[in-house]
Amino acid sequence: MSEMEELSMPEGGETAISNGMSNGISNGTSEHREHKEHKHKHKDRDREKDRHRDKDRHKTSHKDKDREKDKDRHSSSHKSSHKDKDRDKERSKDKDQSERHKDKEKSDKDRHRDKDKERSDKDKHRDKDRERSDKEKHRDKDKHRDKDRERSDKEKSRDKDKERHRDEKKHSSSSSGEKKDRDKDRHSSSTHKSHRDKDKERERHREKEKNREKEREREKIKVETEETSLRDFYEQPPMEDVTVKEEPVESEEEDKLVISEPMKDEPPEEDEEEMPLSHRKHRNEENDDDDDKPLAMRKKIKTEPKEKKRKKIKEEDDDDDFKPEKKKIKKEKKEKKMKGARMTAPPGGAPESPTKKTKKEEEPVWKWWEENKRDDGLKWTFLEHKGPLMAPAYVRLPSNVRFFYDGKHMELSEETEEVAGFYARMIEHEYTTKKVFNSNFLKDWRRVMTSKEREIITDLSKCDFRQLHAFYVQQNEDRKNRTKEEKKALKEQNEALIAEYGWCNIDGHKQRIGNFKIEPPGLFRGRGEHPKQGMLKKRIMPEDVIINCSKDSVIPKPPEGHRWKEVRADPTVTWLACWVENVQGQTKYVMLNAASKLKGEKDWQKYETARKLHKCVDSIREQYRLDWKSKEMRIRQRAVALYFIDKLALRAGNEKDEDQADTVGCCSLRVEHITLHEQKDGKEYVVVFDFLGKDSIRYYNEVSVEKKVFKNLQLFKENKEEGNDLFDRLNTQILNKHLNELMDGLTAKVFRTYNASRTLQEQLELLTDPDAPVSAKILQYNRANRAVAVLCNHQRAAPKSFDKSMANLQKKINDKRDQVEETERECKQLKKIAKSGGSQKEKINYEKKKKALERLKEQLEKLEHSATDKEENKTIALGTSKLNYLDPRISVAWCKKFNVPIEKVYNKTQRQKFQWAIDMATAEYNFLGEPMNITKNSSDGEGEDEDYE
DNA sequence: AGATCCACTTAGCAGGGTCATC
DNA sequence: GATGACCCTGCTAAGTGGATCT
Repeated sequence: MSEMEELSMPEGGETAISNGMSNGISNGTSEHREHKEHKHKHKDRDREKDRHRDKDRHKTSHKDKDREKDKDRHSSSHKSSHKDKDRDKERSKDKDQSERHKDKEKSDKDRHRDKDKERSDKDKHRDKDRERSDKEKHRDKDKHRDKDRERSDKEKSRDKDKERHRDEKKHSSSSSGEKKDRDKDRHSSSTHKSHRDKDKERERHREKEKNREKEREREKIKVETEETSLRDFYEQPPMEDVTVKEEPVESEEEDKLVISEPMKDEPPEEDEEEMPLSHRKHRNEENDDDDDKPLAMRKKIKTEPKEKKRKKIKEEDDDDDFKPEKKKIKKEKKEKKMKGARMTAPPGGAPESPTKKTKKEEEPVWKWWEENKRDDGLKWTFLEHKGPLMAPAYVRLPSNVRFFYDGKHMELSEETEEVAGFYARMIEHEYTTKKVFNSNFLKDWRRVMTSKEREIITDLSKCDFRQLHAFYVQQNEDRKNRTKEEKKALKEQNEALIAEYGWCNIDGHKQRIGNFKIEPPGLFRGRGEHPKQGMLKKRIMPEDVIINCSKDSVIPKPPEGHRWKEVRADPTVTWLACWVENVQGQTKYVMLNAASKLKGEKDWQKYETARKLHKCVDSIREQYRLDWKSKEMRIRQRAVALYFIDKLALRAGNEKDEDQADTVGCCSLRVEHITLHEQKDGKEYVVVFDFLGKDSIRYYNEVSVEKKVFKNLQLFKENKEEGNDLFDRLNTQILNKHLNELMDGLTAKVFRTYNASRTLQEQLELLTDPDAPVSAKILQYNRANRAVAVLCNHQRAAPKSFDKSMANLQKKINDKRDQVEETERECKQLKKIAKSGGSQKEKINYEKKKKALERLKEQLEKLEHSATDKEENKTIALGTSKLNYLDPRISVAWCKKFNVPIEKVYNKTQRQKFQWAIDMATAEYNFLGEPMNITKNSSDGEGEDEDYE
């Protein structure tokens, strides 16, 4: 058997997981030769990032406790999933409900989204620090350790400063205490970053602003139409200017560190690699020169932070509607042959505009999956739509709704009032109590004010938004209380809008657009401790919007008196319109919805790629295991990271800019995100992961790993301190490049898809009882789904009314139990009577009671089940995996095989999205079977089957 | 080669709609 | 029919990863 097989043994000795991977791999055999000695490696890429980060991180703390709790939270579930077993098991076991609740709360906070960060804009840096005081505590130990390590003077001092700042911060912020603030704290410390950093940030910021300004100028010239003032708020110079200091240049000279730590226990097996540099002679090979040195220690300066800001889309002018696509529009073959369209399609000729057709009238299903996929890289030949629907214009408040400043009524100009309204609506949210949120808001709000207003309004705490708030609350109430007729009218209006703007004609087929509405203005609310929370998202005008459609289509008309920023015909992309959002400078797109061919085909392709991975996953695993022993640090880092991605389904972990929340993925893990325990809770070589991932969702997991991995991790952490990258010689480009060499089309995220789908299939095989009733099968399905959600760490906040509804359910259970007991007693008595020569009638009574008792018991069982299910699902979100990671053909096949109606598994929207799978998968479909080549013919080999819909 | 841009996928949440229960 | 729990959908933020620029 291959090593892999051994691999698949769950850590901790639990039963093997079927998929050999997922979570628990344990020791492997091969570990023997580990590299024993280590030494320090100080290399590091010095990313500025680190620097920033360092600052923030912090402190020590009670992490453990938190973790424990979190653990619980994570775990909850899964009894069923064997895969995740380790993880799950541990978790689930402990948790008693109350624990869970606690955790939950905590975690909720942790996740937090609420976080306001308390730092000024400028400090975009990651707030990392802030964080969870609890955790940090634990970390102290590590920290100290790290600190002790030697580093170059410079670095040291720099770091120290940071630390100091951090600590200060922490103290200050933590004092406030509340758990809730935990997150905040985390982030908040950034304020204390070193001046240097701040300066840099400022500088950067300033430049960005400048660039933006320029662009805006340019744009302005182009666009003549008048815009609302909101629109130009951006053009105004920032009110509060930040002074910018010169950025000190750090020296790059090598800080050489001579580290001579004692070698670690294990006898050197692999040569010098692990030997302290100072002991080594020298090597010439590639990385060798300080292969083991954290890169950060080698160079330390990274170029100035990138001025990321995306420059806006090319500017040009244009007046004519179409601009030449910059991208090579490869042959725009206009063969608008309304191809394929087996069923639908407007009959030949020029496609008609979507609006002409009415909404949902039974569109025949376009079975695009039965057609050949085009391979020219173009996404369409003909594309026609009505353009996006702009946000409704602002309507002024009635005169009796007044704003007060410092106790005095103040008339606000339209724009000022509008923005005040954004804030007023949120006034009850916790985040309006956050410093960062408020300061960002005030700054942006002042930018839209008239100079007079700006003179007066300088302090948010003197602003009284209560009347505005009450007005919006009332408006909501009114909306809820609308009569049936009003509701109906509104619904119709809405449908009319969808009919007009919600569809497009693509190559002769009418397809739904996913998001045809332009995002309305409002206050930006990032997730986690986002440095930009509270900033004003400006109103998007037609002059900001680029339209993409075919030249020969009916070009969408901009609203009266306006014009589009540009109209282009780029068939290499799928978007119909786009604009650049002002807060983060990102491009937003209008695209087709999930049930469209364009999205569906891509989705299908994604699963085929994952299936292709199955064919070579064993050899890839074998390879990365060998690579754990490589002489080159970069190879070992790559191998360990890949192992995590494979085993734990971690995300790739691209680098992030400083002005985003501080979250990480695999490649961007930092030393403080993992702690190593040779022994923990009876398990060996335990790695504890604790970090904020996408959307600032906490990832906490204790995993027993193979010894070689463990030893490698010790080396990777050596001579680094908080803030340094764990994998300092790795990033997602390097990793993906490597993966692509192993298999065409392979990237880090394919592993997530692969392991998720495989887990589902295996869990279904394991959990499905063919003889159980449909309701029980659904539960089994949900459990399999849940195993995946746990694997992927898909969490959600507990429903607001969770406790209440749980309590209700519990009461029902108790009542039922009482009933059962009561009935049992009665039953016993009747039995006695019946047995001791009771009459016929008494015998019948007994039989009846007996039946009633059985029924009650069943009901009780069902209730208990649903309570369990509910509890397990408290903080687990099943939808994300179902929609994005699970090959729908697995579910479809399962439904077909066990006669479960597909509606029980997929709701209407989901059925539309997965129509291709529902149509093509048979009961025999096997995710781990032979992948299909979808550019050829879709249903090759998979056979068809009864249709569900 | 690294930075940045660009397109597109993945993500959780809010709030309204719908369904179940009384 | 009222009420409340839950589901669904829309919204939009936040990831990934290839392409392009410098």
